[in-house]
Amino acid sequence: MEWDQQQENQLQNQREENGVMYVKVMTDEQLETLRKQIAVYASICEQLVEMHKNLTAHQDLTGGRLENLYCDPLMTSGGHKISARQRWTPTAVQLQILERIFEEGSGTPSKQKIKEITSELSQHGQISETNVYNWFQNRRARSKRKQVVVAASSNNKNGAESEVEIEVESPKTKPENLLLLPQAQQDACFQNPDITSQLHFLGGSYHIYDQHAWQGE
Amino acid sequence: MEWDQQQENQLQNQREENGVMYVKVMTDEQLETLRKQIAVYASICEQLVEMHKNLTAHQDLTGGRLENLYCDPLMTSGGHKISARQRWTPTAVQLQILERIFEEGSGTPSKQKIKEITSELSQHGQISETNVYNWFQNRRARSKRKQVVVAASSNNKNGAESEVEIEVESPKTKPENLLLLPQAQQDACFQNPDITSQLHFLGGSYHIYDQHAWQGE
DNA sequence: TCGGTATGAATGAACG
DNA sequence: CGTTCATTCATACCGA
Repeated sequence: MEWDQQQENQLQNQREENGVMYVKVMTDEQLETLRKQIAVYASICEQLVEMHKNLTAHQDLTGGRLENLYCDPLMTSGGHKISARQRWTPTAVQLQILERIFEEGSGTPSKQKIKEITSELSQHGQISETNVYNWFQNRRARSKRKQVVVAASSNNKNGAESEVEIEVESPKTKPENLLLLPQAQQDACFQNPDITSQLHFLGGSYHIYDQHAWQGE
Repeated sequence: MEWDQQQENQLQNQREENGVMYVKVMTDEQLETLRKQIAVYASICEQLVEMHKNLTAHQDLTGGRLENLYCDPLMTSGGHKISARQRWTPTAVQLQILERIFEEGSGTPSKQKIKEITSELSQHGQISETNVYNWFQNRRARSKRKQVVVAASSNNKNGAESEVEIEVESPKTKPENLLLLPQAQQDACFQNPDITSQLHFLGGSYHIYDQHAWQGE
């Protein structure tokens, strides 16, 4: 990593006075804190990678039951009618696209827009305009009352001592499922610079996350 | 980030000599460097999370669903363990109350009511409005769908704490492993960009049920 | 420990 | 649009 390039213009914080050079400084402890934070991030990355691996592997191995795309009408043994699913299930790619469109743009896509979107999505799987329409309707309705209760908000009760106990445990802790947090929470993770909050989920004392999209009132 | 709070007790690294205070320090540039490192990590994490999301989504389409956490350190009285789990589990008392309300107030849970109920139930264990909402949703849906496929065999077991009136619910879902198709295709889907062709043969035949009353334009 | 069942949660579709 | 229904996924829990 190379940010050294920018170091130069950081020296503006120095100040000389009476022959003594003053600099805004950081003590070792603070430094240590930072290091820990970095360590935490490193840890997070590590675990995320691990997670990623597992997921990938999982898909390959037990990718088992995925019947997503409308399966073939051909029924094999049994003679039962397995038939296609009734409900459309967006594929990963489609979801990504939809999500993106949803975020960037305007709230309600026009009919025309829907056609375009549908058209694009159809490149990634079976889909109909109705599906798209419904998706947006639902997405909107549900996101409206969706709120994530991010826990682990800072709790600087004891003044100076911000116990940053990073117990960066090695993945020995039975990582099979840990930190598979809802993305909402994940997002929060990165919007919140306070790493201590992340320590929580790393340490296992994750907090609740709640709500989805119902309650209006 | 705020380490300012820690400044106070960090000064142990100070040292006075000849009337001049020396401190082991870190200049802003160094600090900045560290910050950048953290930022980089944050960025990496972010990307990893993104990746994870995608993967999760993939799994979604393949049948998987994501998971969320929900933990509760307390939650006793149901005779269950205290392990922090992912899914809310109503306690016996909560169930009684819910069941009672379901029978009488039946029909429409109304948001306001849910809040009240939640409030009441929260005195008997961890719970959220969403839980209540879901419970009613499920309760209604399931009591409705009474497909009696199984002759309810003698089901008269009286446990120790038989305070709960178990309804005559026996929707034997009979997990017929329907739609278990080779997922090899699935995998290929994501490794192979041009699945389209396959999709065609897969989904081209039947069109999902469509139609609706939305089209305006 | 493993397999099946009960049920909380997620979400596409539909209704008023 | 907001709310509700229906279906499905995932997991807690139970019995052998």
